[in-house]
Amino acid sequence: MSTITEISKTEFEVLEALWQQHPASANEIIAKLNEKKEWHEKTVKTLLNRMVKKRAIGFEKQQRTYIYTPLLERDSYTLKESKSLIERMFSGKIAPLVAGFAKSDELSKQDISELKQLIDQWEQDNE
Amino acid sequence: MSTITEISKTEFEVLEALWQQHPASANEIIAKLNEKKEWHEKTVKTLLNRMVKKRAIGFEKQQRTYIYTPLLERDSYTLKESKSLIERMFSGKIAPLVAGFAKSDELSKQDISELKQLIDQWEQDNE
DNA sequence: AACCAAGTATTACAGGTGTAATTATATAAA
DNA sequence: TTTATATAATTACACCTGTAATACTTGGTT
Repeated sequence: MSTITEISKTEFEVLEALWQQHPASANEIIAKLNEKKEWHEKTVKTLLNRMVKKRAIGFEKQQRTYIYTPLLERDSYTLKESKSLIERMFSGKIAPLVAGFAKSDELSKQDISELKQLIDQWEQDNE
Repeated sequence: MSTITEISKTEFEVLEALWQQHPASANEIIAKLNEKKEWHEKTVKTLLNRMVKKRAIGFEKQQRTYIYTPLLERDSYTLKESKSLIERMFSGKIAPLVAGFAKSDELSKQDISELKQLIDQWEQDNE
């Protein structure tokens, strides 16, 4: 069961809503999505269906309606995608990505302080 | 001329070869690509063609052959893609991405020292 | 001048994607 | 029980992708 789950960008948005609140019915997911932007009901249903087929989400029948749950962990999925991008565009090294942000002034004082904290933590954990 | 250049993953690989050495003929690009892995000549030609149409690369006719040049800057393209991913999966904040790496032990001593250096530099530049 | 080979351009073709509309199904209402 | 309705399943459809094969052009060779 190698589950090489490829999720498209729009599918990810739908899955995101589900991660934020689950289990959830299609209508609940649609409601959640519509807080942000307009989503056509049919479109969301299609995407849910496709993700079920891809085994990215599962469902449990409750009478006539399906109650969905993510089968994919958000953290591992985002990590996988991040690693993939960093591999493809920065030879697997994370610093060049951050350097790009720095170079084009995309880093805020806040970002820097968060990064510093992460580093401190890392050093503590790895003495 | 808004040039909303969308490049696919394989197209990016070809463009990468061109960034590394340009201007270059199709054959030179193919040769370069083949250093890494097997590429079918026809496939590469197709991708070059598609990128010309997308205006990601340009060419100059030299007799029968085309000499290609990137029309896209590597840095701005990778920055755009990085920002897009970080926007989509981490609400635009870079630290959570790095945190994900840290959490799953994807950071090396080297990565950390590079990041520290970037931060120092940033602080120097932004007093 | 006719032909060949090296290049480029066009066509192919099965998935995937974004975006829905249509159809089938089953439950609740009449 | 027939019907209306809410759900889910199937179908649509144009464009993108990965991966080539085939066709067309033209400069170089005989």
